[in-house]
Amino acid sequence: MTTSTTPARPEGPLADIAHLRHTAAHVLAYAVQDLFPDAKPTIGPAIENGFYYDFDRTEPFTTEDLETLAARMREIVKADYPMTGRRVSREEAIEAFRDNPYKIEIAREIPEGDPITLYTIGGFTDLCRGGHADSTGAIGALELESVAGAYWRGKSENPMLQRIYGTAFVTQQELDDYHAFLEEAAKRDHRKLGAELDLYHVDEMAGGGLIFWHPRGAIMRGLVEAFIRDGLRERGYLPVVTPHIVHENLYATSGHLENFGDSMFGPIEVEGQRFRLKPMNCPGHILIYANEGRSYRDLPLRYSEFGTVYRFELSGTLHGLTRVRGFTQDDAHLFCTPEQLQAEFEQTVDEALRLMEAFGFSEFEYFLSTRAERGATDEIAEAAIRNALESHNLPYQIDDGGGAFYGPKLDINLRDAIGRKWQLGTVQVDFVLPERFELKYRGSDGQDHRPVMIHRALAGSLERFFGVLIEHYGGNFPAWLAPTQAMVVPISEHQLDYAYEIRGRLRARGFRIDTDASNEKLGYKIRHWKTQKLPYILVVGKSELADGTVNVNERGIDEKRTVSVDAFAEELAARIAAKR
RNA sequence: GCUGGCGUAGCUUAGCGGUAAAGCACCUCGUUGGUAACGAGGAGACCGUGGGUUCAAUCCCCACCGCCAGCUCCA
Repeated sequence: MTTSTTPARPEGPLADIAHLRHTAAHVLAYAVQDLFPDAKPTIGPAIENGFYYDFDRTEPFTTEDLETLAARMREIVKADYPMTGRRVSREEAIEAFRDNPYKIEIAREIPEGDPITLYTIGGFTDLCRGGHADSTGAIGALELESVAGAYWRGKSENPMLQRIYGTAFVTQQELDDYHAFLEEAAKRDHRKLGAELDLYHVDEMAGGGLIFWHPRGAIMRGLVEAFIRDGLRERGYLPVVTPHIVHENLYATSGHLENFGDSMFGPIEVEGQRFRLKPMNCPGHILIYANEGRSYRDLPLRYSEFGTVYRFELSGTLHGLTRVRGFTQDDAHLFCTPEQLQAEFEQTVDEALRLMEAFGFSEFEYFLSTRAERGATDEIAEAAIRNALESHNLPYQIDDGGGAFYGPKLDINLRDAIGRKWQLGTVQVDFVLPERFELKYRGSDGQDHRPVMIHRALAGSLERFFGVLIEHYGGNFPAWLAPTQAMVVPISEHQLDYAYEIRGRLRARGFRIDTDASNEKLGYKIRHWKTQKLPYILVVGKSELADGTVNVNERGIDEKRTVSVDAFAEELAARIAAKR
């Protein structure tokens, strides 16, 4: 269950499957040319799980159109047209596509000296740099998936094109596997499980992107918070709590208004003063730092807060728990001397790994995002990040210009149980905000110095992290996280008092236990609690009552065991301690 | 925000120009059952909201709201 195949990451050479899918995109464009001659093809690349092709056409493509197109595509595949390329001059290319401004634009922009090539299958020729299968017959299985709007070149001021998504594989078996993967992903969808397991909801009356945590979800969130808090305490972080709404001035000083005003909720005016919902916790933590004089002897100073922030996200982008308008970060800001920067940064990376491993994640990717306009301090900050990664032997990729407005950052991505990537934690080095707020500390030399800040959120947003956990575990939460760890189920009402007694004994030991007092047959109750994915169901009938035992029905295990209540308590305690 | 699709009971869905049907969940009664659905009965829907067309709208048209898939954005 937790180790299904991941067609998203084929074992074979990635380039081959990309070539195949790119060829499939040509086949799609060929079919569109035949069936919808008014549509102008633009671009059609291979993507992670398939391909797409963007067309300019007034009439939208319908679901029926997709079926017709797919049928035509299969004919083209069957005909096994060879893919032939030829190099042409820029003028020839422009002439060949004189009715297609998009292709002309591409042809014009190809750098001088680079080859300009046309590729042909059967009766369809496309301007394309190449990278194809030898012939259309190489496509063993294909299908069209959906239509969506997409801006030409991804710019919202450009005309909107119609993008047709599809996928293609060498064999039908691979396509079947891909479907199985999608089905598995759908089963794990946190929006579906969130409702089924009664964890949270989003309410139309309250607005999109705002999460209502139900008791079961809130219990889990509390456990996650407690785990994180324990780690922070051990590492010398100090808790702080800051307001959700403050004078706009604070964000003017920090630069957030100027840099991210579009993503902030608008001002709230009272008594002629403008307030803003907080979009980030850092300015608040800075005020605490700046509230008194600091000495180098105080540093590093590490302030942590489960800080709830509000950011305006476009309605169309909201998505369950993973893309919201109000969320709580496991945030912390470290104020340190430049000499301490390296060690502090490394320490946050250690903590990130401890966190992710506790939740059963084992595959990580690291992205170093640099700042577009780099100054001398950015060099120092980048070096600190690189050194931290290299000293931990962590390979990383570089995202040029993807950094925060105040400095470069390290993003930690992970893969879940079925191989999907998620972006969670981030650690950022900041020389800018200390400058803007004129932060200082008295050095051993008696002079004032500027501290460096590290911003870090390891789970990121608790909402998002919770969404990822739901999908990662598929709702089968380990006992230490499960909102209800065991349900005591009497076979008949003659054992109900005994069931309550067991519940009381286990609750007294701190476990999260309930009793099913419903008037249903055993099979019904078992089924019900299985679908609720409880780690343990404790069945008690005549013989258990007589012996003072419980019959343990453990999630994922067919064999049942009859053990004493104390033995079960020991087992559960051990499992919780091991975070299983 | 943009493109397309979709909004019927708590959930999943059927239906259709004449104010609605089923399964699950829920409640009641019977039943006291040994590991993934016991039986019977009951209650539950202004068919997303507002306009329009029509003798008549859940159904057709328009707008808005929400959801879904993308795009864009993502400190």
